[in-house]
Amino acid sequence: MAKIAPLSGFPELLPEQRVVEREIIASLSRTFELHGFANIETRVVEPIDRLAKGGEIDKEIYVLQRLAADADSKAELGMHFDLTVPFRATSPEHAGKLEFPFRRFQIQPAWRGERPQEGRYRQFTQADIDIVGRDTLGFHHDVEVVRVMVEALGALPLPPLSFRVNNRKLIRGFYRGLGIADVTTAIKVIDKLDKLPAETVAAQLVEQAGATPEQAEQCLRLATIRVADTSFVEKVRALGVEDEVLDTGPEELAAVIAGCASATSARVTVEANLRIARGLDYYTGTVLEVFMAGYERLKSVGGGGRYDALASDGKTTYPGVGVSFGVSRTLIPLIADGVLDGSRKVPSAVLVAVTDEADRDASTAVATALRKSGVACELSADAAKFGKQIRAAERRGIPFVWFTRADGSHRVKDIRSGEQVEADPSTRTPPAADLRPQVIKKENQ
RNA sequence: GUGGGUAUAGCUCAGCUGGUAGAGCGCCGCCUUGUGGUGGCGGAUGUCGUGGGUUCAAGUCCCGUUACUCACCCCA
Repeated sequence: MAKIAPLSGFPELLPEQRVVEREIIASLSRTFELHGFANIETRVVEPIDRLAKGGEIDKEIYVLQRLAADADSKAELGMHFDLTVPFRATSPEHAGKLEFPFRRFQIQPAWRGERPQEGRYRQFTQADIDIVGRDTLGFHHDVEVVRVMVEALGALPLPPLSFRVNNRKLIRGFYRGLGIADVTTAIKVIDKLDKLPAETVAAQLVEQAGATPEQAEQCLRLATIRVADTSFVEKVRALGVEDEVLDTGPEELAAVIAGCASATSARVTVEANLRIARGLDYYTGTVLEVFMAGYERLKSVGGGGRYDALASDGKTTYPGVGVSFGVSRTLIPLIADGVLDGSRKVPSAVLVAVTDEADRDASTAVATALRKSGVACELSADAAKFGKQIRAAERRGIPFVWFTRADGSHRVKDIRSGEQVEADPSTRTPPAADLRPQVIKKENQ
């Protein structure tokens, strides 16, 4: 794997790599906007007590403090570790000026002080969509938000992705109907099924969640259900467990699976996967994780779900549902592996050659004409031999070199094909595909 | 936070039991007379991460340190 981070956990992209990130962010933004999501950017810091919730993640919060702060003063500001928690926490703050249900997308970096690894960074960019309601939020938004992310990711040049969806009401109801003592712990234990062997998980269900061996066995049976359609409903019913919430859970999950079906493709699949639980405790209904083929080692590249009561100002609660996509987690490994790259290091589509330093103005005039028609271009840095100027263009990935001759005539050369033709700077424009840097995807890497 | 590994040219790395640094790629020049890519010939580049120790002699051995990296934990 190529090295991208000179400062561990704080990756920096080179210009052509940044092309990949920018184009992908632009594509995501377009899809989100097509669905009416407004963009916001929130402050990077929050008062620590709004971020810290007593969980594991608290230890990873970076704090922000003046260098000249008193030695005994306590830091008050922490940098956000994701985009959802601060968004939900601050929604009540702007509630008077927002229209509910409020739908927004947000693409920003977040910070976590953990040990960096492939796909895990101390600074990373996330793309989030959420819909937040006031007091109530219709369930159909669960379907909507998942579907929007399916469409958004389906439009990207990535390896195949799979959305694995579950519903907390389904598993909670099932566990409760079974009579398991500690349902919350049982969910957390089941979540480890991908890492630990089934027997170990069963043993932990008995030890930690107060389940009987028979109940643990039933939990595992539920967790192995995994289908790409709504047939899971029958499979759950066949296990013969009864509980009042166990009716709505499967219904909701079935609605999400059915609602996304027409947006799936070879590139993005959506399945009901009853072992998906998610470690975070604020999810109340829909939960999902996204995985990328060939990159299972990264764990999920996205995730989200429904949370009914994360934000509240005392009188009003703000239920929401959202999905986030790990832009850095996904792209940096793909770039490092050579699967994705930018088509060039510079925005310029044309390098205007300089014949003679005394004649640089002639080249400037050509560049000005090209820019008037929206063609990004730059002048050669010096009036070196044409061979060198062409080579300079080639190294930057600039597809065209423009030559101006003493008699005022012009020629433009496509340096990929070597083809060179007469051209007029005021009317000539490169093919659309060459106007902007593109994301190049290499297969079989 | 816990436990491993690595650190030599711009990049990827070699350097055996200590004897005053090397390859490939890249870069620069020439063949090529202002139009690159292939080919041939030639050339430049290193405080061998850093501080100390052992030794006549350290890239090589020992200790410290820093950085990077992998796994666990957790997650995007």
